[in-house]
Amino acid sequence: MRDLDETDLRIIELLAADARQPYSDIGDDVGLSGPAVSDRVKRLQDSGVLKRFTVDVDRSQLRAGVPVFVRLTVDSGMAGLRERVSSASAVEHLFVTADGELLFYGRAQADGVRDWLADLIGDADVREREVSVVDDMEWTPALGGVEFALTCAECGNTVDSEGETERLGGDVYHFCCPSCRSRFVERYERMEAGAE
Amino acid sequence: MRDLDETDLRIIELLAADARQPYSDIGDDVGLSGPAVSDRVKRLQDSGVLKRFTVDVDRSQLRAGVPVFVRLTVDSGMAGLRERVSSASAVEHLFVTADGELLFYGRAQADGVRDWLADLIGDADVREREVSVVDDMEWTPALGGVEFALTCAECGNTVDSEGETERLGGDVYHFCCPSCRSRFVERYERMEAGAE
DNA sequence: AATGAAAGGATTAAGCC
DNA sequence: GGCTTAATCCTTTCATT
Repeated sequence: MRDLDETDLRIIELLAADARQPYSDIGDDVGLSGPAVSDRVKRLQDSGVLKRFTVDVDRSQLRAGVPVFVRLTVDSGMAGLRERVSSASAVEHLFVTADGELLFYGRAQADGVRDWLADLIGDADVREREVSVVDDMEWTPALGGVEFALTCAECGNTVDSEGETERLGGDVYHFCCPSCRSRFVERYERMEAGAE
Repeated sequence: MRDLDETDLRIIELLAADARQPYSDIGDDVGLSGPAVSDRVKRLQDSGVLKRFTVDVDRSQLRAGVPVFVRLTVDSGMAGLRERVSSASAVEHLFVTADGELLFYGRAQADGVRDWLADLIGDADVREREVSVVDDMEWTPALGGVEFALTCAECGNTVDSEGETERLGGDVYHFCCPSCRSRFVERYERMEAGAE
Protein backbone atom coordinates (compact mmCIF):
# COMPACT_ATOMS: atom_id res chain seq x y z
CA MET A 1 0.00 0.00 0.00
CA ARG A 2 1.29 3.38 -0.96
CA ASP A 3 1.37 5.92 1.86
CA LEU A 4 -1.17 8.62 2.09
CA ASP A 5 0.38 12.02 2.31
CA GLU A 6 -0.80 15.44 3.36
CA THR A 7 -1.89 16.20 -0.16
CA ASP A 8 -4.23 13.22 -0.26
CA LEU A 9 -5.77 14.28 3.00
CA ARG A 10 -6.26 17.82 1.78
CA ILE A 11 -7.92 16.51 -1.36
CA ILE A 12 -10.33 14.44 0.70
CA GLU A 13 -11.07 17.46 2.84
CA LEU A 14 -11.84 19.58 -0.21
CA LEU A 15 -14.03 16.88 -1.70
CA ALA A 16 -15.89 16.52 1.56
CA ALA A 17 -16.67 20.22 1.39
CA ASP A 18 -17.77 20.11 -2.25
CA ALA A 19 -17.56 16.82 -4.06
CA ARG A 20 -18.51 18.27 -7.42
CA GLN A 21 -15.90 20.97 -7.75
CA PRO A 22 -13.45 20.66 -10.65
CA TYR A 23 -10.24 18.75 -10.02
CA SER A 24 -8.33 21.69 -11.41
CA ASP A 25 -9.65 23.89 -8.59
CA ILE A 26 -8.49 21.30 -6.11
CA GLY A 27 -5.21 21.24 -7.97
CA ASP A 28 -4.83 25.00 -7.49
CA ASP A 29 -5.25 24.53 -3.78
CA VAL A 30 -2.78 21.70 -3.35
CA GLY A 31 -0.33 22.78 -6.04
CA LEU A 32 -1.00 20.02 -8.55
CA SER A 33 -2.46 19.84 -12.02
CA GLY A 34 -5.98 18.63 -12.64
CA PRO A 35 -4.93 15.25 -14.02
CA ALA A 36 -2.64 14.66 -11.05
CA VAL A 37 -5.56 15.23 -8.69
CA SER A 38 -7.68 12.90 -10.78
CA ASP A 39 -5.03 10.18 -10.46
CA ARG A 40 -4.93 10.54 -6.70
CA VAL A 41 -8.68 10.44 -6.39
CA LYS A 42 -8.74 7.25 -8.39
CA ARG A 43 -6.12 5.73 -6.12
CA LEU A 44 -8.07 6.80 -3.05
CA GLN A 45 -11.19 5.15 -4.44
CA ASP A 46 -9.33 1.96 -5.30
CA SER A 47 -7.84 1.72 -1.84
CA GLY A 48 -11.27 2.13 -0.29
CA VAL A 49 -10.51 5.32 1.63
CA LEU A 50 -13.01 7.19 -0.52
CA LYS A 51 -16.11 5.06 -0.41
CA ARG A 52 -18.45 7.10 -2.59
CA PHE A 53 -19.38 10.49 -3.89
CA THR A 54 -22.69 11.35 -2.41
CA VAL A 55 -25.01 14.06 -1.33
CA ASP A 56 -26.11 15.24 2.08
CA VAL A 57 -29.88 15.55 2.09
CA ASP A 58 -32.05 17.43 4.52
CA ARG A 59 -34.49 14.61 4.94
CA SER A 60 -36.59 16.53 7.39
CA GLN A 61 -37.97 18.28 4.34
CA LEU A 62 -38.78 15.07 2.60
CA ARG A 63 -39.98 12.38 4.86
CA ALA A 64 -42.81 12.45 7.29
CA GLY A 65 -42.30 11.53 10.87
CA VAL A 66 -40.55 12.36 14.07
CA PRO A 67 -36.81 11.87 14.26
CA VAL A 68 -36.07 9.25 16.89
CA PHE A 69 -33.07 7.51 18.33
CA VAL A 70 -33.64 3.89 19.25
CA ARG A 71 -31.58 1.69 21.51
CA LEU A 72 -32.14 -2.05 21.56
CA THR A 73 -30.39 -4.56 23.77
CA VAL A 74 -30.31 -7.72 21.75
CA ASP A 75 -29.97 -11.19 23.24
CA SER A 76 -30.11 -13.10 19.99
CA GLY A 77 -30.95 -12.62 16.36
CA MET A 78 -28.69 -9.61 15.92
CA ALA A 79 -27.66 -10.46 12.38
CA GLY A 80 -31.16 -10.56 10.98
CA LEU A 81 -32.23 -7.57 13.01
CA ARG A 82 -29.31 -5.54 11.79
CA GLU A 83 -30.23 -6.35 8.23
CA ARG A 84 -33.88 -5.41 8.65
CA VAL A 85 -33.04 -2.14 10.32
CA SER A 86 -30.31 -1.33 7.86
CA SER A 87 -32.56 -1.82 4.89
CA ALA A 88 -35.43 0.18 6.34
CA SER A 89 -35.42 3.32 4.30
CA ALA A 90 -36.38 5.49 7.26
CA VAL A 91 -33.17 4.54 9.05
CA GLU A 92 -30.13 6.66 8.37
CA HIS A 93 -27.51 5.94 11.01
CA LEU A 94 -26.89 2.56 12.58
CA PHE A 95 -24.39 1.35 15.17
CA VAL A 96 -23.76 -2.09 16.63
CA THR A 97 -21.79 -2.18 19.84
CA ALA A 98 -19.49 -4.91 21.01
CA ASP A 99 -21.80 -5.67 23.92
CA GLY A 100 -24.81 -6.47 21.80
CA GLU A 101 -26.65 -3.22 21.47
CA LEU A 102 -28.17 -2.00 18.27
CA LEU A 103 -28.50 1.77 18.07
CA PHE A 104 -30.09 3.63 15.24
CA TYR A 105 -31.50 6.92 14.13
CA GLY A 106 -34.49 7.21 11.86
CA ARG A 107 -37.85 8.81 11.34
CA ALA A 108 -41.05 7.25 12.58
CA GLN A 109 -44.62 8.19 11.82
CA ALA A 110 -45.73 10.11 14.87
CA ASP A 111 -48.71 7.88 15.50
CA GLY A 112 -47.07 4.59 14.67
CA VAL A 113 -43.79 4.37 16.52
CA ARG A 114 -44.78 1.18 18.29
CA ASP A 115 -45.82 -0.66 15.14
CA TRP A 116 -42.86 0.61 13.21
CA LEU A 117 -40.51 -0.71 15.88
CA ALA A 118 -42.35 -4.02 16.19
CA ASP A 119 -41.96 -4.56 12.45
CA LEU A 120 -38.27 -3.83 12.58
CA ILE A 121 -37.64 -6.05 15.59
CA GLY A 122 -39.50 -9.00 14.13
CA ASP A 123 -38.48 -12.23 15.80
CA ALA A 124 -35.24 -10.97 17.29
CA ASP A 125 -34.88 -11.41 21.02
CA VAL A 126 -34.76 -7.87 22.34
CA ARG A 127 -34.38 -7.52 26.10
CA GLU A 128 -34.59 -3.75 26.39
CA ARG A 129 -35.74 -0.97 24.14
CA GLU A 130 -35.58 2.76 24.48
CA VAL A 131 -36.87 5.43 22.12
CA SER A 132 -35.99 9.11 22.35
CA VAL A 133 -37.15 12.01 20.27
CA VAL A 134 -34.19 13.71 18.65
CA ASP A 135 -33.90 17.46 18.76
CA ASP A 136 -30.74 17.92 16.82
CA MET A 137 -28.60 15.79 14.62
CA GLU A 138 -25.36 16.29 12.82
CA TRP A 139 -23.21 14.23 10.54
CA THR A 140 -19.79 15.64 9.85
CA PRO A 141 -18.03 14.81 6.65
CA ALA A 142 -15.70 17.73 7.23
CA LEU A 143 -12.44 16.35 8.45
CA GLY A 144 -10.54 17.82 11.27
CA GLY A 145 -7.11 19.17 10.78
CA VAL A 146 -4.13 17.91 12.60
CA GLU A 147 -5.41 14.67 14.08
CA PHE A 148 -6.27 13.46 10.65
CA ALA A 149 -3.50 11.23 9.41
CA LEU A 150 -2.69 7.63 8.75
CA THR A 151 -1.35 6.82 12.18
CA CYS A 152 -0.57 3.73 14.13
CA ALA A 153 -3.68 2.84 16.11
CA GLU A 154 -1.47 1.81 19.03
CA CYS A 155 1.32 4.36 19.42
CA GLY A 156 0.21 7.20 17.16
CA ASN A 157 3.32 7.25 15.01
CA THR A 158 3.04 7.64 11.29
CA VAL A 159 2.47 4.45 9.39
CA ASP A 160 4.57 4.04 6.29
CA SER A 161 4.50 1.41 3.59
CA GLU A 162 6.23 -1.05 5.94
CA GLY A 163 3.19 -0.91 8.22
CA GLU A 164 0.79 -3.70 9.03
CA THR A 165 -2.94 -3.93 8.84
CA GLU A 166 -5.53 -5.75 10.91
CA ARG A 167 -9.26 -6.14 10.45
CA LEU A 168 -11.24 -6.02 13.71
CA GLY A 169 -14.98 -5.88 13.95
CA GLY A 170 -15.39 -4.82 10.34
CA ASP A 171 -12.85 -2.01 10.50
CA VAL A 172 -9.32 -1.83 9.24
CA TYR A 173 -6.57 -0.62 11.56
CA HIS A 174 -3.04 0.31 10.68
CA PHE A 175 0.08 -0.26 12.76
CA CYS A 176 3.65 0.86 12.42
CA CYS A 177 5.12 -2.45 13.57
CA PRO A 178 4.13 -5.99 14.64
CA SER A 179 4.47 -5.32 18.35
CA CYS A 180 2.06 -2.37 18.24
CA ARG A 181 -0.31 -4.56 16.36
CA SER A 182 -0.38 -7.38 18.86
CA ARG A 183 -0.64 -5.01 21.83
CA PHE A 184 -3.59 -3.24 20.22
CA VAL A 185 -5.38 -6.45 19.34
CA GLU A 186 -5.08 -7.70 22.91
CA ARG A 187 -6.46 -4.48 24.33
CA TYR A 188 -9.28 -4.40 21.82
CA GLU A 189 -10.32 -7.89 22.73
CA ARG A 190 -10.27 -7.04 26.41
CA MET A 191 -12.42 -3.97 25.79
CA GLU A 192 -14.81 -6.02 23.77
CA ALA A 193 -15.08 -8.71 26.41
CA GLY A 194 -15.96 -6.33 29.24
CA ALA A 195 -17.06 -3.04 27.83
CA GLU A 196 -17.15 -0.21 30.31
CA MET B 1 -42.44 26.72 -2.63
CA ARG B 2 -42.68 24.70 -5.79
CA ASP B 3 -43.65 21.10 -5.24
CA LEU B 4 -41.12 18.39 -5.36
CA ASP B 5 -42.09 15.71 -7.78
CA GLU B 6 -41.06 12.14 -8.38
CA THR B 7 -38.38 13.28 -10.78
CA ASP B 8 -36.70 15.43 -8.15
CA LEU B 9 -36.67 12.53 -5.75
CA ARG B 10 -35.20 10.21 -8.33
CA ILE B 11 -32.50 12.76 -9.08
CA ILE B 12 -31.60 12.95 -5.41
CA GLU B 13 -31.49 9.20 -5.24
CA LEU B 14 -29.15 9.00 -8.20
CA LEU B 15 -26.92 11.71 -6.79
CA ALA B 16 -26.80 9.94 -3.46
CA ALA B 17 -25.52 6.87 -5.25
CA ASP B 18 -22.93 8.77 -7.27
CA ALA B 19 -22.74 12.50 -6.86
CA ARG B 20 -20.20 12.98 -9.59
CA GLN B 21 -21.97 11.30 -12.46
CA PRO B 22 -22.84 13.45 -15.48
CA TYR B 23 -26.15 15.26 -15.43
CA SER B 24 -26.85 13.90 -18.87
CA ASP B 25 -26.70 10.35 -17.50
CA ILE B 26 -29.18 11.32 -14.83
CA GLY B 27 -31.25 12.90 -17.55
CA ASP B 28 -31.30 9.61 -19.46
CA ASP B 29 -32.67 7.88 -16.40
CA VAL B 30 -35.42 10.37 -15.65
CA GLY B 31 -36.23 11.31 -19.21
CA LEU B 32 -34.89 14.86 -19.19
CA SER B 33 -32.06 16.71 -20.85
CA GLY B 34 -28.85 17.55 -19.07
CA PRO B 35 -29.66 21.24 -18.62
CA ALA B 36 -33.07 20.39 -17.19
CA VAL B 37 -31.42 18.21 -14.57
CA SER B 38 -28.94 20.96 -13.83
CA ASP B 39 -31.82 23.38 -13.25
CA ARG B 40 -33.54 21.05 -10.88
CA VAL B 41 -30.39 20.39 -8.92
CA LYS B 42 -29.88 24.11 -8.53
CA ARG B 43 -33.43 24.48 -7.26
CA LEU B 44 -32.96 21.62 -4.82
CA GLN B 45 -29.84 23.28 -3.49
CA ASP B 46 -31.54 26.64 -3.16
CA SER B 47 -34.44 25.13 -1.28
CA GLY B 48 -32.09 23.42 1.13
CA VAL B 49 -33.15 19.88 0.36
CA LEU B 50 -29.71 19.16 -1.06
CA LYS B 51 -27.34 20.37 1.61
CA ARG B 52 -24.02 19.57 -0.03
CA PHE B 53 -22.11 17.37 -2.38
CA THR B 54 -19.74 15.36 -0.32
CA VAL B 55 -17.77 12.21 0.00
CA ASP B 56 -18.15 9.20 2.23
CA VAL B 57 -14.80 8.38 3.75
CA ASP B 58 -13.74 5.15 5.37
CA ARG B 59 -12.18 6.81 8.35
CA SER B 60 -11.16 3.53 9.87
CA GLN B 61 -8.30 3.60 7.41
CA LEU B 62 -7.27 7.06 8.36
CA ARG B 63 -7.61 7.77 11.99
CA ALA B 64 -6.16 5.89 14.88
CA GLY B 65 -8.31 4.69 17.67
CA VAL B 66 -11.20 2.53 18.66
CA PRO B 67 -14.65 3.41 17.40
CA VAL B 68 -16.85 4.22 20.35
CA PHE B 69 -20.40 5.29 20.96
CA VAL B 70 -20.85 7.66 23.88
CA ARG B 71 -24.00 8.50 25.75
CA LEU B 72 -24.07 11.46 28.12
CA THR B 73 -26.98 12.52 30.27
CA VAL B 74 -26.60 16.25 30.58
CA ASP B 75 -28.07 18.33 33.41
CA SER B 76 -26.77 21.66 32.24
CA GLY B 77 -24.32 23.15 29.81
CA MET B 78 -25.68 21.27 26.81
CA ALA B 79 -25.12 24.10 24.34
CA GLY B 80 -21.41 24.44 25.00
CA LEU B 81 -20.94 20.71 25.26
CA ARG B 82 -22.68 20.16 21.95
CA GLU B 83 -20.38 22.67 20.33
CA ARG B 84 -17.23 21.12 21.75
CA VAL B 85 -18.22 17.64 20.73
CA SER B 86 -19.41 18.74 17.33
CA SER B 87 -16.17 20.46 16.53
CA ALA B 88 -13.99 17.61 17.73
CA SER B 89 -12.62 16.15 14.56
CA ALA B 90 -12.79 12.60 15.85
CA VAL B 91 -16.57 12.86 16.19
CA GLU B 92 -18.64 11.98 13.18
CA HIS B 93 -22.24 11.47 14.23
CA LEU B 94 -24.00 13.44 16.93
CA PHE B 95 -27.54 13.37 18.29
CA VAL B 96 -29.26 15.48 20.91
CA THR B 97 -32.46 14.04 22.34
CA ALA B 98 -35.42 15.94 23.62
CA ASP B 99 -34.79 14.61 27.11
CA GLY B 100 -31.31 16.03 27.39
CA GLU B 101 -29.05 13.27 26.24
CA LEU B 102 -26.09 13.83 24.00
CA LEU B 103 -25.16 10.80 21.92
CA PHE B 104 -22.20 10.63 19.63
CA TYR B 105 -19.97 8.33 17.65
CA GLY B 106 -16.27 8.91 17.28
CA ARG B 107 -12.85 7.38 17.54
CA ALA B 108 -10.81 7.46 20.69
CA GLN B 109 -7.20 6.53 21.25
CA ALA B 110 -7.36 3.10 22.81
CA ASP B 111 -5.34 4.13 25.84
CA GLY B 112 -6.84 7.56 26.33
CA VAL B 113 -10.61 7.23 26.26
CA ARG B 114 -10.99 8.72 29.71
CA ASP B 115 -8.90 11.81 29.00
CA TRP B 116 -10.49 12.31 25.62
CA LEU B 117 -13.94 12.26 27.17
CA ALA B 118 -12.92 14.51 30.05
CA ASP B 119 -11.66 17.09 27.57
CA LEU B 120 -14.88 16.97 25.60
CA ILE B 121 -17.11 17.21 28.63
CA GLY B 122 -15.24 20.15 30.11
CA ASP B 123 -17.35 22.04 32.60
CA ALA B 124 -20.70 20.66 31.48
CA ASP B 125 -22.79 19.01 34.16
CA VAL B 126 -22.97 15.39 33.08
CA ARG B 127 -24.94 13.07 35.33
CA GLU B 128 -24.32 9.80 33.54
CA ARG B 129 -21.91 8.61 30.93
CA GLU B 130 -21.64 5.38 29.05
CA VAL B 131 -19.06 4.30 26.50
CA SER B 132 -19.41 1.30 24.22
CA VAL B 133 -17.04 -0.10 21.66
CA VAL B 134 -18.66 -0.12 18.25
CA ASP B 135 -18.41 -3.21 16.10
CA ASP B 136 -20.25 -2.04 13.07
CA MET B 137 -21.46 1.26 11.75
CA GLU B 138 -23.44 2.33 8.75
CA TRP B 139 -24.61 5.60 7.33
CA THR B 140 -27.12 5.36 4.52
CA PRO B 141 -27.44 8.13 2.02
CA ALA B 142 -29.29 5.77 -0.30
CA LEU B 143 -32.92 6.71 -0.16
CA GLY B 144 -35.63 4.19 0.07
CA GLY B 145 -38.16 3.84 -2.64
CA VAL B 146 -41.79 4.26 -2.02
CA GLU B 147 -41.78 5.89 1.39
CA PHE B 148 -39.71 8.68 0.06
CA ALA B 149 -41.96 11.56 -0.81
CA LEU B 150 -42.97 14.96 0.40
CA THR B 151 -45.78 13.82 2.62
CA CYS B 152 -47.86 15.30 5.36
CA ALA B 153 -46.15 14.45 8.63
CA GLU B 154 -49.55 13.90 10.21
CA CYS B 155 -51.74 12.01 7.78
CA GLY B 156 -49.29 10.84 5.13
CA ASN B 157 -51.07 12.46 2.22
CA THR B 158 -49.14 14.23 -0.44
CA VAL B 159 -48.32 17.83 0.30
CA ASP B 160 -48.86 20.21 -2.55
CA SER B 161 -48.01 23.86 -2.91
CA GLU B 162 -50.99 24.78 -0.70
CA GLY B 163 -49.34 22.93 2.18
CA GLU B 164 -48.05 24.39 5.42
CA THR B 165 -44.69 24.18 7.10
CA GLU B 166 -43.64 24.13 10.73
CA ARG B 167 -40.22 24.19 12.33
CA LEU B 168 -39.88 21.95 15.40
CA GLY B 169 -36.62 21.19 17.17
CA GLY B 170 -34.52 22.38 14.28
CA ASP B 171 -36.36 20.34 11.66
CA VAL B 172 -38.89 21.39 9.10
CA TYR B 173 -42.15 19.45 8.76
CA HIS B 174 -44.73 19.69 6.03
CA PHE B 175 -48.49 19.38 6.37
CA CYS B 176 -51.30 19.14 3.90
CA CYS B 177 -53.67 21.36 5.89
CA PRO B 178 -53.85 23.47 9.06
CA SER B 179 -55.68 20.84 11.09
CA CYS B 180 -53.01 18.21 10.45
CA ARG B 181 -50.48 20.74 11.44
CA SER B 182 -51.97 21.58 14.80
CA ARG B 183 -52.65 17.94 15.63
CA PHE B 184 -49.05 17.02 14.86
CA VAL B 185 -47.60 19.88 16.87
CA GLU B 186 -49.64 18.90 19.91
CA ARG B 187 -48.52 15.30 19.71
CA TYR B 188 -44.91 16.29 19.20
CA GLU B 189 -44.97 18.45 22.27
CA ARG B 190 -46.48 15.69 24.31
CA MET B 191 -43.78 13.27 23.12
CA GLU B 192 -41.13 15.75 23.96
CA ALA B 193 -42.51 16.39 27.43
CA GLY B 194 -42.57 12.75 28.45
CA ALA B 195 -40.42 10.71 26.12
CA GLU B 196 -41.02 7.01 26.29
C1' DA C 1 3.66 14.31 -12.13
C1' DA C 2 3.35 17.87 -16.02
C1' DT C 3 2.03 18.87 -20.57
C1' DG C 4 -0.88 19.27 -24.63
C1' DA C 5 -4.35 17.31 -27.65
C1' DA C 6 -8.78 15.03 -27.99
C1' DA C 7 -13.10 13.71 -26.01
C1' DG C 8 -16.75 14.50 -23.18
C1' DG C 9 -19.82 17.32 -19.89
C1' DA C 10 -21.79 21.67 -18.16
C1' DT C 11 -23.81 25.95 -18.98
C1' DT C 12 -25.72 29.46 -21.50
C1' DA C 13 -29.01 31.45 -24.68
C1' DA C 14 -32.71 31.14 -27.94
C1' DG C 15 -36.89 29.25 -29.08
C1' DC C 16 -41.01 26.12 -28.22
C1' DC C 17 -45.21 24.53 -25.83
C1' DG D 1 -42.86 28.08 -16.28
C1' DG D 2 -40.43 24.46 -17.63
C1' DC D 3 -38.50 22.02 -21.44
C1' DT D 4 -35.28 21.20 -25.57
C1' DT D 5 -31.68 21.97 -28.78
C1' DA D 6 -27.44 24.00 -30.27
C1' DA D 7 -23.25 26.51 -29.36
C1' DT D 8 -19.65 27.73 -26.26
C1' DC D 9 -16.80 26.96 -22.61
C1' DC D 10 -14.77 24.21 -19.35
C1' DT D 11 -13.19 19.74 -17.42
C1' DT D 12 -11.42 15.32 -17.80
C1' DT D 13 -8.84 11.81 -20.00
C1' DC D 14 -5.06 9.93 -22.50
C1' DA D 15 -0.63 9.72 -24.62
C1' DT D 16 3.80 11.47 -24.19
C1' DT D 17 7.95 13.24 -21.84
